[in-house]
Formats: sequence, structure tokens, C-alpha cells
Amino acid sequence: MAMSETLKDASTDGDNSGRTTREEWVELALEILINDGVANVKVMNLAQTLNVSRSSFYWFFKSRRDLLNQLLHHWEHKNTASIVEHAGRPAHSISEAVMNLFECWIGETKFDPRLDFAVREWARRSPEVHRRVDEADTTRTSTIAAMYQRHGFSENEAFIRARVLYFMQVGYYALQVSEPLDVRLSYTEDYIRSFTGEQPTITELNRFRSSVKKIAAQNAVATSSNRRN
Amino acid sequence: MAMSETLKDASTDGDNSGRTTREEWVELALEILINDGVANVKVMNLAQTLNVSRSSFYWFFKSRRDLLNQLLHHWEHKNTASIVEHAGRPAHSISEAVMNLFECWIGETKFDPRLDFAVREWARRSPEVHRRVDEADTTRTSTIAAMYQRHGFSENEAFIRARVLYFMQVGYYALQVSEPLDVRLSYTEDYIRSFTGEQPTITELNRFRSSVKKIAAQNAVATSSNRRN
DNA sequence: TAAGTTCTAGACATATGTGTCCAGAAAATG
DNA sequence: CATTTTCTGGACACATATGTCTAGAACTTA
Repeated sequence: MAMSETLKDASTDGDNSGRTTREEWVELALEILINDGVANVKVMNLAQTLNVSRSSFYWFFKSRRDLLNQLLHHWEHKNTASIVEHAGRPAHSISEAVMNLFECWIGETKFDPRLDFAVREWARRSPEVHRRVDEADTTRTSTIAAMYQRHGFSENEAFIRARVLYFMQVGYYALQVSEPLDVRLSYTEDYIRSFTGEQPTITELNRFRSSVKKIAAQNAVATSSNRRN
Repeated sequence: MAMSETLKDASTDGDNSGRTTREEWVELALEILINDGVANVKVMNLAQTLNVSRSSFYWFFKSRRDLLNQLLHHWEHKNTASIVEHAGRPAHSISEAVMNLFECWIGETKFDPRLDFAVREWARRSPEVHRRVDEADTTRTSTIAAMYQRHGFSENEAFIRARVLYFMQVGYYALQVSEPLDVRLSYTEDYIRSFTGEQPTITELNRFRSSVKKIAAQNAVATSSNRRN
């Protein structure tokens, strides 16, 4: 409603009815990668959806493989960064630190679980992609382990707790659990006890809850303006 | 070497050079499902590997779909059962209980992670399979939560600890971590502390270690006699 | 508006996959 | 050993997918 059609620059949508751009192909491909897996990122598919002939694809890309490389590149410079940033935030206690980390897994703006998982599935069938995913996982767990160590955990225990936390999160996404945010929030205290062995204070819990609500509100706005399927 | 060829009954192998059986098709399909994903369970593939024409397939199965149903059925009545069994074993402490559960994830005879994961990937693209996987996950976490409750954890905390444990395990498989058994074993104490909040006793740790070694030895025998690729 | 650049459509070649039909080989049974 | 049952191969129809080539449409610039 509030969005007027005054600006006629590179509009993100598919129905340009004009000619396509390289970006349109990449964005659509990314969307399909996320929703239907790499196996469905097909030149035919894309061309049909963009209402354009397949041959146009080959003007922008050398081959299908060329496009896939672009997609992987996009993932590499997005998801890992937000985990590293959140795990590095200053905190007075391990509970607060873990909560800081949790925040990057609220919504899909900071860390995109669907993209992450799509790439992970892709990796199972491609050694090259597998290698790069492994690197990302190592970076992520190391950063989390370092966080635990800053709060007094031994190297060993920090490593295992980092694993338990990160692997649990991967498992959560793998199982595609879908809980309303408030249900998820109601478990916070128990999660923190599991992940830190400590009892979080009321103050910490409250601060976390209000942060999450703020993030959720921002995401809601972002999502509604992105909806155009 | 020790295996003579005296018995010429339903030999599990592919190179019968004679005619195929329904079981041969299913077994090969299962192997391909595990190694290459459901998308590669193709009539053509199977026929080529079995050195037989595609049309023979259609004598045994109505369609490709028919075969896939068989595979799902096989998974349903295998993997979940072992988790339920291990989680139900009697234990004097929560540490011992968790260790009992760990035992079903040593090797791939009790619980087949590769099969589990192959089905899970399949589920992402098939609503029907997705439904059945959801059911299995619910059964599994409930059983583990019940285990925690038997050792004095509140309903809420038992639920979250069950999740953390089970999801962490799923994440472990999702990330395809491959560690030598002794490395994995060396983390036991830290894992137990993470999962239970308690310090396991020396006796408990020792008992677990010897159990694991026994299971590993059995698996080694089983694996070597199954190797025929 | 003429020339050049950018993008598109459609035909073609090739490969892989499912499923059907049917003649006939091979094994089991009378 | 003749007949029935069980299984196989090859041809055919059809669908989907990648990639190449070329004429030409549609924008941009001189």
C-alpha cells in the first residue's frame, strides 16, 4: 500500500515483462536453492519462471555450474559472519554470552537457516561444497568455544559445550521444528541451564526477552515488505 | 577367506549372473538411498548395476514409487526402535542412563545414521515422508524426556534436556563429523556433564568405556564380513 | 536515424529418465 | 519332456534437462 511504483529502477521482482538481468537470475536461483534444493536449480525452471527462453541464460552465465558457483559464494560471505559477530559480543557472564549468541538465531535476517541447510544438503553430494562447509563449521565452533573460554571454561569443556550448543542448533534446523516465538522463549531458562550449567538471573532473562521482542518486531516489518509470491 | 561358498541360497550380492529377485532390487535401492540420496534411486541405475534390463524391474514393482514406499517402510521399523530400547534400559543414575543411550550411537548396527539422514533429506522434498519423520522424532524425544524424568528432572527440564541431547546427536550426524572412536570416547566426561549437569563417577565411566569397546569389536567383525563392494 | 551492442526465440543435437508392450528365454512343475 | 509360470530384452513413446547456433528483436549510443 505504502509502496508506490514511482521508482522504476532495478525492481527485485520477476514480472518485469522486459528483459532480464544477471541479478534476477541469481536471486531467483537463490530462492529456488533455499526452497527446493540445489537439484531444482535448473536452467529450464528459471527460464520458465522468468518467462524467458533458456538460451538467454547462456548470455549471462557460462553454464549452470557457473551460476551455482555464484550461489555458493553468496552463502560463504553471509551466514558465518553473523555467528562470529554475536559470539564475540562482550558479556558479563556466560549466560549473557549464550543469550547474545541466541539472538542471531531469532528470525532469518542475521543467519538464514534455510540457506544454510540448503547448502549443507548440497554439500552431501559435492566434495567441493563439502570442503567449504567444513571450513565454515570449524570457524563457527571455534568462535563459540573461545566464547566459553573467556568465561572460565577449560579448553576441553569449552570445546564440548560449543559443540553441544552449535550441533543442537543445527539439529533444531535439521528437524525443522516450528514453534511460535513465545513458546520458544519460554524454554530460555532451561536451555541456558543446559548450555552453561548455571542459573541465569532474572535481570539477564528479562534483558534477553526484550531484545528478542525488538528483533522479532524488526523482522516482521522486513518480512512483510519482502512478501511478493 | 573363512567364508566358503557351500551355501548357494539367497546370496546377498549383486553379481548373481542369474535372474534377479525382489530382495536384490530392494537391498540395492536401500544402499543407493543411503549413499546417494533418494533422487538417485532410479530404475535405470538399479538395472545397470544389477546387469539386467529396466523392464525386469516392472515385473517386481508397480512403479518407482512402489519401490520407494518399501524403503520408507524398512526405515520406519528399524531406527526408532533402538533409541527407544536404549533409553528404556534400567540405570542407577542419570549419567548411567545417558551412557546407555550413547551406546546405540556407537557404530551403525543398532541405529543407522546414514539411513536416518537419507530419509530426513528425502522428507524435505516429500510431505508424506515428512509427516512420518516428524512422528519418529516425537517418539524419540518423548522417550528420552521420560528417561530424564525417571531420574528426578521436572517435565520442562526433562523435555529440554531430551531435545538438547537428541538434537545435538542429529546435528552431529548432519555435520558428518568423523572422529576416531578413542577421540570420541575421550570427550565422554564433558558430554555427560553437559547433558546431565552432573559429574559421572569413575566406575560409571569405566563401565561405559568397556561396553563401547565390546560393541566396537562386534561391529568390526560385522563390517568386515559385509564388505563386498 | 543509422550503427552498434545487448539480449531473446526457436531449432537442433544429445543425454537421461519413466513407463508400456510383447516376443521369447529359463526355470519350475506336472 | 511338455507345459505353465517366472523373468528378461529390446523397441517404442514420452518427458525433462543441458548446451550450441543463428537470425533478429530491442534497446543505446553516436
